[in-house]
Amino acid sequence: MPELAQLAKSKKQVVWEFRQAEIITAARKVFAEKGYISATVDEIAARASLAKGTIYLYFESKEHIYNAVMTNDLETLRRLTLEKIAAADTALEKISAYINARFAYCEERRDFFRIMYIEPSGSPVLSKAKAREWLREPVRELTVAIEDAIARNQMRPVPAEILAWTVADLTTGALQRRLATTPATTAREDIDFLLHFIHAALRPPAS
Amino acid sequence: MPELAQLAKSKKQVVWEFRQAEIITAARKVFAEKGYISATVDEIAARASLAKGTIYLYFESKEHIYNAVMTNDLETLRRLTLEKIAAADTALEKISAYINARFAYCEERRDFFRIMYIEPSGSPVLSKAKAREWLREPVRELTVAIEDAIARNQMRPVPAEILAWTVADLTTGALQRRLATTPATTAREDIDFLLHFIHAALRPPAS
DNA sequence: TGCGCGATTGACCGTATAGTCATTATTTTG
DNA sequence: CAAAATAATGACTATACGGTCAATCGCGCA
Repeated sequence: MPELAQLAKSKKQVVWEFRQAEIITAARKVFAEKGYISATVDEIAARASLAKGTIYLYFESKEHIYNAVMTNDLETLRRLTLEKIAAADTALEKISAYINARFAYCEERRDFFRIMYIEPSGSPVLSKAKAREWLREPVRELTVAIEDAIARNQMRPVPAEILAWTVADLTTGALQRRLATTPATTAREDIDFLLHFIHAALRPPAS
Repeated sequence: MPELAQLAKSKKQVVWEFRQAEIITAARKVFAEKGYISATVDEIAARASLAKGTIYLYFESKEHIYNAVMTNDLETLRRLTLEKIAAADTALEKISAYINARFAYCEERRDFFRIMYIEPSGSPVLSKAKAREWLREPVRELTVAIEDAIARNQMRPVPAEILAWTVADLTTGALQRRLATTPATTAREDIDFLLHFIHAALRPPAS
């Protein structure tokens, strides 16, 4: 009965992936609180209500756990950002889409953003560099849209790539501030301020 | 002979402070490369061409060394920034002063900026939070200047404090990018872009 | 119920590193 | 120049943590 064998195997697979997800969820919290190096596998195990040995049945090493956590969220964030950018029409709308996508995912995944913004880039795990890598594609999309808008005279001429990175900086800065302190403003207010600021900077000169 | 005693004592003091400075310089490099936790006292000692035991004659603990390194540079950076801001007249000039001061000190103290932008904020040392603390005063100065400019109708009305923090974010973002990658642009170009961008965003509407 | 086997456990090992201190080197002093 | 005082050293200790594995558990099945 290949079907049954298949079924049995897939059930086992499901259980296995569920355990992995449990561990990833626990690890994300611990990494967010302590950073990669200070986080201990013992604490991750305790959070997941498992013995340390069990952790090593599902992941080869602490570094593999960390990579699983980060890859998971970085990929989702990248995908969501690109989707929202693609769905927008004009360059300004794409910029808005970028900012909104990042704020939305930050709201949903506070722990992940804590790791991104707080984690040392020193050995053995290069999180800052990795995060920048995953930013490249969305920023590239913004750059292209900006170049296009300038070519069509819809925006005053600016260095497109620097502007795109600047949009990313503004977003990162606002989110970091919201994570590091108790924000005095709502996310909506922060987003609106950024968008007004960017719009004002890019509107054609009074001439 | 109290003078001679005084002199002798002060000479000893000088030697002592010189040793401390040597250790701080070595430690800054190691912390910048490895981050607080991965940096070892042995490596700091080796860089300073001292035995580990000697380090502990001048500092109580690894954390005390770290605090000395950070306090040193954070205070200098704060002072330089405040001086340049105070020397400028208008709000826009003060913003320019802020950005130029940060870029200049980053140029001069690459290692320190590496620590600031790369260090985990996790226990036991809260560098991100501490760095934000030292930013508060310069940002406060910018906020006041901006509020003033708005009151005098020299600038279109914007939320002053958010704008001030945004200027800080733009600066931090640009510097982080310069530290993390091999910059394709000169510091001058980056500064000019930021200033043009900010000026454009703040000029009165075409109306 | 009792058996077999995979899943789980946590005591244990090796290693790395912050911090100590008896010993050694250097400088000061009489 | 010798003795005393001071500075520097690095082997050593205690501890913490990543990773292992023999012992144990408990689920599914007959």
